[in-house]
Amino acid sequence: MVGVLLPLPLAGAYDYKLPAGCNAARGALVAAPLGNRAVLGVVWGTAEGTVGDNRLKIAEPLEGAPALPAKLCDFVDWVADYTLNPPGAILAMALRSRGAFEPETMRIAYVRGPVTPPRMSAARQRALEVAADGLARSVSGLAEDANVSAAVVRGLIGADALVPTQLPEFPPFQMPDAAFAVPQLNGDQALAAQALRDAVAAKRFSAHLLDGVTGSGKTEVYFEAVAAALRQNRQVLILLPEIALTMQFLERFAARFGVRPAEWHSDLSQKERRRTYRAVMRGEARVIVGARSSLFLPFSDLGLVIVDEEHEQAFKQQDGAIYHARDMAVVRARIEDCPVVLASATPSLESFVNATSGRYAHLKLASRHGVAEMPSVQLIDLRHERDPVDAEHKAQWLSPPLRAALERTLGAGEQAMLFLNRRGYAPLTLCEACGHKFTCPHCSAWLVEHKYKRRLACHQCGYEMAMPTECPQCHESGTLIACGPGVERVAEEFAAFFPQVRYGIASSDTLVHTGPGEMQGPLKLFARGEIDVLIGTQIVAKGHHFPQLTLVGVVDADLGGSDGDLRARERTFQLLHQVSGRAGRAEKPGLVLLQTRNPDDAVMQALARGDRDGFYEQERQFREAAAAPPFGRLVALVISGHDGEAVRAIARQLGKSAPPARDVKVWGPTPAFYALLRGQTRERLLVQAAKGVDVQAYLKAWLAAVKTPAAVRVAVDVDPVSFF
DNA sequence: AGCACGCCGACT
DNA sequence: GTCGGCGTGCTC
Repeated sequence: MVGVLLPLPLAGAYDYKLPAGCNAARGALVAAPLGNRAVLGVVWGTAEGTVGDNRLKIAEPLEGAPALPAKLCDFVDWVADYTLNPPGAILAMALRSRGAFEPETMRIAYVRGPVTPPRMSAARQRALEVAADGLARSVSGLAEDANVSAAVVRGLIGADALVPTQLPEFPPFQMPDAAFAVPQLNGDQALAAQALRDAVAAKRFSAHLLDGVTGSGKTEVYFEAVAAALRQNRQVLILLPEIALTMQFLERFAARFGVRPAEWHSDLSQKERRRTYRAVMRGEARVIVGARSSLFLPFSDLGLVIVDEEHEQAFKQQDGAIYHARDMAVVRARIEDCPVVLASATPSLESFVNATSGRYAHLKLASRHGVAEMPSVQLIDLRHERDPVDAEHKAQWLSPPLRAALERTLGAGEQAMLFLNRRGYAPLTLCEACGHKFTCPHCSAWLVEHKYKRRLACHQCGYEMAMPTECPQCHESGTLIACGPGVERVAEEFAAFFPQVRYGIASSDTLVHTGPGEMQGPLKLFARGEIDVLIGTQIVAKGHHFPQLTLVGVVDADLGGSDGDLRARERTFQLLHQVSGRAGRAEKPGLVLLQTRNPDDAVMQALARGDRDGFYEQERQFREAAAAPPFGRLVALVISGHDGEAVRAIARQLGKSAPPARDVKVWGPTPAFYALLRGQTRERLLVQAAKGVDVQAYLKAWLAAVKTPAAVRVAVDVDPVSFF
């Protein structure tokens, strides 16, 4: 009898019998009968014994399938406990490749056999000459290589001049070469690289914050740690926040190590998934570059974990199991007993505190690589710089100083970028006559006008409608007005002021997704210098290097908002710092202009002074005083369902039944920011606890006492990063 | 996650 | 009178 964990959201492992005389250790894969079907399961431990022996079914060990690494099993348990998810739900993330455990199908291929047929022709001669190299080829492959017909090859097979052999289903992954193109590092880089090489050599857990301004060469530095792990013949996991950046990254990796690394993300086909999963399990794939989900791959000998752009919110998985991939990467490294490197120019406050308090090693790269200087950042106080309304241009979003700077930059033959983190034309449309606001029927959100598409769209759920010509409430026509700017509207105003200038709009609407991270349309044109101005959302903030770009204008620096959300200030700082970093990355100095109505705000001041560490220090003190993370703990409960009354009732009941405990406060319930999302009513509760409190135990006791109907979902978000 | 069971609307 | 909609609940 054993406990078998099934990749399903069940409370725990199920007990099964094993075939007579059979033993299976933790991690062994089995086919477990469940209801009237058989599911893949993993032997997890000893049986619980709570189900009568007569009801136990027999789980059949999978013939010839490798076991799941024990450390991966431990990791699954850890994540399940921490996030309060059923372990089977986490196991499902570790078994994301259907068929990876099925016997490998082989390909039939042919090699030169013992016989040389008596009847030779020129075609046969050519085919056998090609086959003489000993490589195994498919019929069509050999026919093509020898420029003969498939019939010739078949004839040779019939004559035993070619004999069949078996090839693995997939070609092997190529080995990255640590010595392929070793870079020249500057002083800071060399020191940091040596620290990381030492950490890899130690083969023990250690955590490092690789903290360097944009353009300081963080990637080159951690590539040296990758090289060290490769020399040890161990595996490396590199986590990236989103697949949109992987394409460029793969090229960069290939330039350093000679071949592309293996990738893992949601865009992989079933086949590629199976190939990569197996290669990771066998240790054949040495370096994996992937999104969040690659944390759960079955590494056989993981020697290094890297989290690039570790501050990115995209690392927080928000649906299904809610977890933070950066934090779980540190846990995985601890369980694997190997180093983890968190890299960022604008670290999360959590990592900053860990680094400055000495929990993590703090590796700083102070200067930009080569001759590039940090850009100069200046604030434009919109309270004083607003135009007397310019009748001709209706200037609303681009202030005179920003326009003047654009003129100078473009006049000098350089490029400029205008940044506004808002897609579409206008975030709100309302009726001038009756005040009707267009909102989404499924969400408590405004519909955003998209002028090119002539549609109103909900950015939460994807609902769209044709742009109406009259107000649906008062039926007046010509009374609808667009409120506020999106990138399309900024572009419209820009074009009115600079009719001769070539520009492009870059946002997720205008970049059609054709694969992981191809540079697309406007970005490509801008990089080639075929347009001079790029007007974009945060999509332009990351990763791209535009040497001719010397001016960045931030249209609304206040958009992040500094109210309510614990992390709003940090996020605003990170985003604006990152956007600013686009300017002046080559030999020409950059200028960044931030349009703001709060020039005295600490975020704006820190950006203008270039005082990053001062900002972090202030933010640290603020969080410490408020006992906010990382000095205290937060857990959010999100109660959701289609029946609003039922949702509110359960939320109230949860609020009332929260057990009183020392150092734990429970706030709410309150409607979530989007109280209605995709037709689901959402209520939130927030648990605030002191650092030493076992919040998981507290929540388990609390939630076990409240029965929730199936139609109401209670999602637990341990360490929430967003307060929507 | 499947798959069955179980109660209310449009059809041969 | 049935076929079938998907809401609810169970699977060692």
